[in-house]
Amino acid sequence: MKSKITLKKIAKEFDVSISTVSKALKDSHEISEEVREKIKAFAAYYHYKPNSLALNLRNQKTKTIGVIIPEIVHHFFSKVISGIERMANQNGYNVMICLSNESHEKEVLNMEMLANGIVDGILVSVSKETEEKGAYHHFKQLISDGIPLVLFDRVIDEVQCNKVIVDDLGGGHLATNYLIKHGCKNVAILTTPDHVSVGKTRKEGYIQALKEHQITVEASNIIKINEKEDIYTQIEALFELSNIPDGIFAVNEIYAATAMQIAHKRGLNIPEDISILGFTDGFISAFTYPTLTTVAQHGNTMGEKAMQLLLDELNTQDADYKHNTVVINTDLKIRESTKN
Amino acid sequence: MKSKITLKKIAKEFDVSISTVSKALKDSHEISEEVREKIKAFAAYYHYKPNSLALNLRNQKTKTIGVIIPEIVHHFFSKVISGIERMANQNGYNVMICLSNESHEKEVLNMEMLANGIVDGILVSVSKETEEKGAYHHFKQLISDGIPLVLFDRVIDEVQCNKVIVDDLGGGHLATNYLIKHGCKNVAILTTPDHVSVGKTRKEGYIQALKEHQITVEASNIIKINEKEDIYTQIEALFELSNIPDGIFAVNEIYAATAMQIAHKRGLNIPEDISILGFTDGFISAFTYPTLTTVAQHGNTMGEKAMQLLLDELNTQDADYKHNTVVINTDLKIRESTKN
DNA sequence: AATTCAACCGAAAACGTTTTCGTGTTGATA
DNA sequence: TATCAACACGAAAACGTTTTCGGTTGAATT
Repeated sequence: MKSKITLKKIAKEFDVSISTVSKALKDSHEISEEVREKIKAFAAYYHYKPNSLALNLRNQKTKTIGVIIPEIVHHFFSKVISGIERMANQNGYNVMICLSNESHEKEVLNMEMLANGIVDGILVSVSKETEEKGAYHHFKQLISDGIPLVLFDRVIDEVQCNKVIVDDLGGGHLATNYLIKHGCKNVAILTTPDHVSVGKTRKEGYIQALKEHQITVEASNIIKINEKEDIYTQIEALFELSNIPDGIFAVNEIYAATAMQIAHKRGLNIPEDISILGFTDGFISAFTYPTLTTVAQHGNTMGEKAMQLLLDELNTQDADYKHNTVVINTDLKIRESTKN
Repeated sequence: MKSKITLKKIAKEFDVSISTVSKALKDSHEISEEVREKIKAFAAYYHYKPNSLALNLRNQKTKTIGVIIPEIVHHFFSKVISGIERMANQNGYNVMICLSNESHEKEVLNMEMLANGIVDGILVSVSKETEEKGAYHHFKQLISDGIPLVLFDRVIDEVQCNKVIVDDLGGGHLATNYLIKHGCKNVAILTTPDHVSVGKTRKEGYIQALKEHQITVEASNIIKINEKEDIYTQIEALFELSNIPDGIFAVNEIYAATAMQIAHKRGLNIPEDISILGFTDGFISAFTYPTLTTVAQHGNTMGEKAMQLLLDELNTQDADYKHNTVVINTDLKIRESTKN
């Protein structure tokens, strides 16, 4: 373990000052050609690379951005990360990823850690626990410390910063409308509890579409899944109603795929007896039987847009920079699980 | 953007030295109770947190480890990351994730970036291009710089370091053996080109199992998928053989699920006419129809083990520390796509 | 009254880099 | 021979922290 080569060591080698070495490596005209060349040769031989920590400390910036997401074993978030990464790299930034595991405490801890000089800006998708508790103090603290923040996917109205969201309302509307237009008379929804913002908004799109068609909203057709308990049995309830739905809109892929399995078990044909439509950028949809019609979310685009907003804020000189909220469009990926 | 509070600013506030402030905040007995308390109160009020960069520079370590993976939109890698992250956090380390996107150049770039002081150690799963080219110089460079390296999943024999692999040989054997034992007379394999080490090894397990049962290995039953071209048609070739297989072992989930779709299209019943078995830690398997029997890979365990090895190496005082290769066991997750 | 000793605090080095400013030497010019 | 510019390099500050080693008080002990 020969420790890394530094300016100081090179300086000692040639019996010159550290400044001379630094300048020589930067091809400064202040240094004679002779000295310059021999220093450069020596440095190259030992693979000299300036220590990033020292540079960061001096420049007061790290060219690194931090990302906090609730979980990584999740296709949508993976896609977002992928988009963030690409855009960041294109602009000379590196990405540091932290997981909150849906825990408020870990979200706060990660943020404090990132905020202490390690990153120039932070991208966050809010954990469920934070949404539930309504505890936003750490975000406001971050902003008042002058560190640019962008929220994506799961955002918070009360926090003033750049945001990127998918058009959950439009997506919910789009999905429900499609089911109705293609013959479903009794459309149910599988959604999350209301404290999960995206689920809530998609449900509102669902309700909006029903109302537009003068269909009354049945409370029994709205199932809010509690993920702490068994998903399968909660969804099964839908199939035990006196009036079994002929269309199901699920706010994510898992709920949709599970509903499919239940339909299979009960001998229902998809889409003849029941149409199923999911919401996701997912992976499963293309491989279910039949393949699943979904609302596509474009996670990559979201990641790119979020990073773009962060870059804008990092690069602005403008004293009264105005924050934006970008809405990513959704569209329908029509497959086989719905009638046409 | 009021800039962050530092020791220097606190020192100026109370007209004491920086050392005094530093000591006071660490509750040193060298500082009088009076001074100590007022400094601590002031610091707390302004949310003072020591600057990580400065600490890292001084301590010559960052308590951060770097991870380079080929892609993140991939369930197995997500799981590995998740395991790495958990183990790292438990031990006070943070994780920095970089993507090589299967490109050799990006892998090298990422490594050089991480190696310049940002991280204390690095975990890598080798990109396909690096495997293909056989260009390992960057790994050897890293090791000779004294930065601990652990390779996982896709590893390289020529590089001397800690490694974690799944038991691909055993897994391939296990899968093939299971198919044969349960009545398959004609087992085919969907695998990768040989330069992808995991695919090659799984194929060797397949061949081993066939030989143990005195079954001759048919070249036409071995399909090496070229991912640059259409997967579907390449797999379809299997169904156009004069002697269509009654068992398929696919080295990943996608190939298996695609084979299933083709079987459906051609009116074959699964598993009655043809058994299909995948290899993965995946996500799709539980939602295909029928659900897919797979060799489970335990990505989480791999991540934890890899991080554990890195920690061992970071913490050892031992001058002649010995490197290890840990093999993660696979086991069969039996679902519905195979006869029993 | 001289000595010792604790209590309290500051100076400075160290981590590795960049950059501004200063300084000494050389050779040419007035 | 004094002056001056050009050339080649070094000193030092700055980024923010920790820690070692002194140094100054005042009180207690001899």
